[in-house]
Amino acid sequence: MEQLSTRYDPSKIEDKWYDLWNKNGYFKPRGNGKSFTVVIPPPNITGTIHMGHALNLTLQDIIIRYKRMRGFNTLWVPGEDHAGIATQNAVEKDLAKKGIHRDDLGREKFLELVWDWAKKYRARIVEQIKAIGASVDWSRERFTLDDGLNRAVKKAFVELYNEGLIYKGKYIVNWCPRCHTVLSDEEVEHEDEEGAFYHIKYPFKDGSGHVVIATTRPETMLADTAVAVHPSDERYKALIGKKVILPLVGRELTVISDIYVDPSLGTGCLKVTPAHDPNDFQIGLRHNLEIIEVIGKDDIINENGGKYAGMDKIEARKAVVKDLEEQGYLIKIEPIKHAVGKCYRCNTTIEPLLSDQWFVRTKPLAERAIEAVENGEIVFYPKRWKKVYLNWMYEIRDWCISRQLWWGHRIPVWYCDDCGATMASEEDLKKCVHCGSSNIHQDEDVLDTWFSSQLWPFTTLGWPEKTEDLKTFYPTSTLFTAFDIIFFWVARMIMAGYQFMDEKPFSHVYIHQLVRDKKGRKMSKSLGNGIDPLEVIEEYGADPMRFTLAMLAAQGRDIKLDSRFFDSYRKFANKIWNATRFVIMNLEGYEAAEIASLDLELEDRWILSRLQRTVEIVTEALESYDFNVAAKKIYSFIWNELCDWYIESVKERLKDTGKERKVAQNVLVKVLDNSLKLLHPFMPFITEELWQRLPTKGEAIIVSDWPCVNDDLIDPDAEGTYQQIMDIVKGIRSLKAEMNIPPSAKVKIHYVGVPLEEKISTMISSLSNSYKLHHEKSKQSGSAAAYTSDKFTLYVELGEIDLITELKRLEKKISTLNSEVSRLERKLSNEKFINQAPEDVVEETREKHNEMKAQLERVKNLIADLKV
RNA sequence: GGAAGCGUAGCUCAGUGGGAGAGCGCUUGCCUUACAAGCAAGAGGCCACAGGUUCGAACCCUGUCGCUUCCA
Repeated sequence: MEQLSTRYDPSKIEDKWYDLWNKNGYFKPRGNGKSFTVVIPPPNITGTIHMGHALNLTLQDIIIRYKRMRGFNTLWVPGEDHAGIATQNAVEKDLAKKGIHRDDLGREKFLELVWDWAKKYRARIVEQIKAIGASVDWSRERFTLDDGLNRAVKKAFVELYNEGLIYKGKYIVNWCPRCHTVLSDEEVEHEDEEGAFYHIKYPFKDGSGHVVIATTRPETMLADTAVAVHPSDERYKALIGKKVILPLVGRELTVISDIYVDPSLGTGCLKVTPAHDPNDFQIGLRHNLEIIEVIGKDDIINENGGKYAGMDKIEARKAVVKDLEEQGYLIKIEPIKHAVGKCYRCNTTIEPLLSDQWFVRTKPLAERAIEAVENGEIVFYPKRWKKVYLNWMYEIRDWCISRQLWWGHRIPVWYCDDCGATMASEEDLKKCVHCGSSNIHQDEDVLDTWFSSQLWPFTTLGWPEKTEDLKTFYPTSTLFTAFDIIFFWVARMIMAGYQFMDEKPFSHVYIHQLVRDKKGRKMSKSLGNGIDPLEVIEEYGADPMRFTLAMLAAQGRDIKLDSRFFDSYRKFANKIWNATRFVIMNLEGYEAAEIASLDLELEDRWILSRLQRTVEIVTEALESYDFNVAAKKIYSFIWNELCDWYIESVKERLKDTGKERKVAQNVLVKVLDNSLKLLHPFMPFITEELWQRLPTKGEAIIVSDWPCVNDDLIDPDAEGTYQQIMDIVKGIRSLKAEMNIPPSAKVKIHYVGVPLEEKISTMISSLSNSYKLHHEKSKQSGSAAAYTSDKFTLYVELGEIDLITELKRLEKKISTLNSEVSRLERKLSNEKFINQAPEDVVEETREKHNEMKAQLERVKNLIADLKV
């Protein structure tokens, strides 16, 4: 067998195993058991994989690998998202560098370029997903704009259209003047900005004075068609119905009353601009107001703006304010902070505009999606996200799905230029289905990317075809995603699942953490505070990165990531590497045997018992997505129990050649084998590498069986006795350290009391680096107590004792014991505690009190002995 | 304006109605034949603040302060 190097080097093993797993088809469904399915949240092709993806992929892979080892028929489908706006922006930006606009190329030529671009970036993302170790089934890889998805999108659109759940209409929408497309409400991000309330006089027509309105957007006054006050606002009640003259424009407006107006905001008197504010639009509908548009799609004032026509809206604001001031209409400018809508892709201020767009009627779709989450058919982890989801669902608004882009699924609707018919069709139309005219044209727009994403859980499995995959793997099991796309994606998948499949898309939704920088800020390109997973993999390895993320993935809290964390868990990887190295070095003459058939020593029974508890805790934690709990337990078992104690305990035995060595070898292999298996979902590469070097039978750890708890191996007696040995050894080490005896110096030890078993005595001397323990009738001179219990007291022979140090040491112990005893006494002297606390708690307290008191007496005696 | 989450060791965070925990960092001593990416021993905390419930609260409830986020 090849010798392992003393240091673990991830670069030598990762690619090798990934390729081998993939080549051997281990990522494909293979179990005979129940199916377990996850669909990847498809990464956006414009980006590279960032830490958020790394976390997302790691958590999915942990569960997938775990389920695979549990024997489930496991499938994880990979894919990428075409990201309409973002991708088109990116390609346009590239072209702009060469001075080219997409209109110069035309739709077809432009799309060719985007496809080339997409191909390149998809490949890059695939490499990144592989580098993280994600065990996805590449033979089922999908793209949200591939042909299958396109058929699915058309079918879905036409079905919704035919059911009256999709409609076209002229409404006020969110227009991004930079991306030149509308956005859904969810794609607008509200940011607080420094702004101002401009207080403006609107004079009454009858010359009897004026009202003062306050607005943050004075330029929109050019399109005002009313002034509104709250119906119960005493200040303005008398004004309702009066006419005012719009300054600068001269239009006559009526003062109306509407409950939307907030009397406490500004002057409590609102100018109404139905064409340029969503709330004003609603007021306009209620009062049947005229709609006048003055701002166009380029943010330029149009011909309705009179002398301001041709200015952009910023210039127009300046000009309007200047004119108002000159003409005496401007009263004051009051600085305020207010929320401004921004495009989530380019951060440009959104302009609310009237526009003819396609919408999905969401209320009917939301009904079952609400019910499913309310009745627990779909469960959110952590559960607080259920409320977030439901709150949004209860107040869901219609979804604007058309986008003025070229990159995306084109809306499958044709218009007849002769008879004016509108036709939605899954097949491309050549002729009007109504009048037969071939004078028809297809809608120029494409669909919101999320329209295709919402179909992901079933289109990835072949829908609309009735495939075997769909039958076997739908509904999927768990969706892993971040909270920021609950509305964009999760909610819509649930609605789409019920609409098109008549069944939920997944049973569990695990909402994972957001990865932030070490100061808690969001990682972003502009701040330059991102940590690139690929760089981390290069420097530390994928395994340590995955383990770090898992350790930090406590439910309900974001991750503040500091790159120095990775180093800790690289050390952990190195620890396992060396533990395995040690085992392999000691395997000469190894003969495999059933654990049950072996004559086990105390430490064997102890570690096997601890292993069972570890298996139990890790398994339970994974079942409830407590990744950090599972990771921590594996870490402490391997490091603090297996390495620090068990391996140290068997070193002596391994020096022999007899039966005891064989038993130790078998226990070592068994425990290490199980440990590697428990660790495999977290650190797939190193565990595969090491496991393959163990003399365990099996194809590969990735497809090996998950350890199960063996009750016969749980041994509380062994755990208790071994715990005592650990306490004794720690006592000796502690004494040595405080007496400034170097660990390397062998010390003499004797003890007084009940004789120890030979084996235990040997183990203690070995672990504490001391000579063989002597049993004595009484304490020998020149010694200090390292451990005392009701059975015996153990002394380290120091020759000359530093009385002061020793006294200080013992007195410190006495003081802690004292406070503990008095704390317990206080409790036990409280009648209410005795009477009202549960009996077992009282009994336990009594026992503890007696124990502590006895221990206190013993330590006091040690001081007396010392002084003699 | 509505809602949610979080305040525990220097840092990052677990945790639980009955003895304050981990990793990193820090101090001290060690290359003890798997590992110095290591071993051992330590120091360090009115568990944000104020009330309440309870025999008992860091944990449950209420309020306050601070930080973060989502929605309008």
